[in-house]
Amino acid sequence: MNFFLQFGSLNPQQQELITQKAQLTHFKKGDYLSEAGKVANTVGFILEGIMRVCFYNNKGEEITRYFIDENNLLVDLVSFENRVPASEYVEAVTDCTIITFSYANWQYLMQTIVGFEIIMFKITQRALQQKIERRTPLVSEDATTRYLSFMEKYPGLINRIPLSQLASYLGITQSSLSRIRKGLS
Amino acid sequence: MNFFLQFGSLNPQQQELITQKAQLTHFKKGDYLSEAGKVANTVGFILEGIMRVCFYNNKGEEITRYFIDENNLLVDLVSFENRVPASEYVEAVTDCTIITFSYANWQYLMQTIVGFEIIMFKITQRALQQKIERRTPLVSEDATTRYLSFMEKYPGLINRIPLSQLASYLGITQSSLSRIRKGLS
DNA sequence: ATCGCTTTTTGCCATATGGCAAAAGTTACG
DNA sequence: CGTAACTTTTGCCATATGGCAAAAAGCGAT
Repeated sequence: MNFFLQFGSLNPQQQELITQKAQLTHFKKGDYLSEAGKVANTVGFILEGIMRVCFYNNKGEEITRYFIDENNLLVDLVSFENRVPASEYVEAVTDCTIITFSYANWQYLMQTIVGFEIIMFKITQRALQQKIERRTPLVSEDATTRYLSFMEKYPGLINRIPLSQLASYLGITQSSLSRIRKGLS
Repeated sequence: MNFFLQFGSLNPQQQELITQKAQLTHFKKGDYLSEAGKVANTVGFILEGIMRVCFYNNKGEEITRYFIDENNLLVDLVSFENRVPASEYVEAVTDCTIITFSYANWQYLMQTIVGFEIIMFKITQRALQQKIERRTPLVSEDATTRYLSFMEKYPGLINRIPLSQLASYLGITQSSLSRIRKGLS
């Protein structure tokens, strides 16, 4: 609940209603919040843990598009809002504690709680802002630079993410990443 | 005006008002719609021509983030909406014909014309949609693949863009791009 | 501790791309 | 036309990263 209160005020009744519709879920490492090919049916907020958005390229390699960590909105927006199949997976990188809302409950809250839309607008805006700050690594940079700027953009994540997933995010192989790390230390 | 009518209906008065507030502008190749460090003060729609969003990295190299072509919304949204200095340049790649609105006129239209916000919402949504489709080239792909998928995502642009700008978008040097082209033909 | 499983590191060689500089091709303009 | 300015192609060699496979390290369950 504190999560929502950062963005606006809610009276006790409203808070109660949200709590009723919310569901506290635990995800094990490797679980999916939503999957490519299926319509994303939940929106979530990460309380604890790291998730990632990934897909399979035409060589069958698993590519990480980006990571999402604590206190962030977790949703395949296009799929969830437009009710179309997702093109990506949203997967737990570590064990996670997440608040989730089903699409139906979400709609209900939007329509019922005055001001909820504004709160959501702010939350979405922050998510967007962060997405811009955390832009995808630039193809024009070399691998070491991409690694260093990952550390700036996602402080503290470096030691919580498997090398293979980070490598696919940075667009290099696991071995190269290992060597880059070595070179930096 | 046809541009707006694609997204919703407007009565003659409303159309007249929009026309009054709009300005038809010609940009010469190399002109800027907005510049890094300044607050973006106009929103535009490209009628004819190509523009691009670019910035200078820490080596002083000019990097193209993406291109924008005919019938698309042209605005540094974060800067324009939040009135904060832009971090990127929006520059004409070719001579362009553009409809522009100043921030003030834009606000005025939003507040005055009932339904204008909805039209804008649709336009923005389409812009977002296209931005997703036209995602930044993937670091995990090799240069040839990135070149080929550029051609898919921006059909018809390949021959209208200087090699150097396309190369910086693809994250390779001009020479490499030239060699890739040669290799494909 | 020990075993089995996963993750990370390393070695060796192949290859894509970069860096630099010159040549060739294009375009604009007097 | 003819020249200058820009854009694209090419050559040569250096280097970052990939591919593959094996070794090493970490980690959880018994």
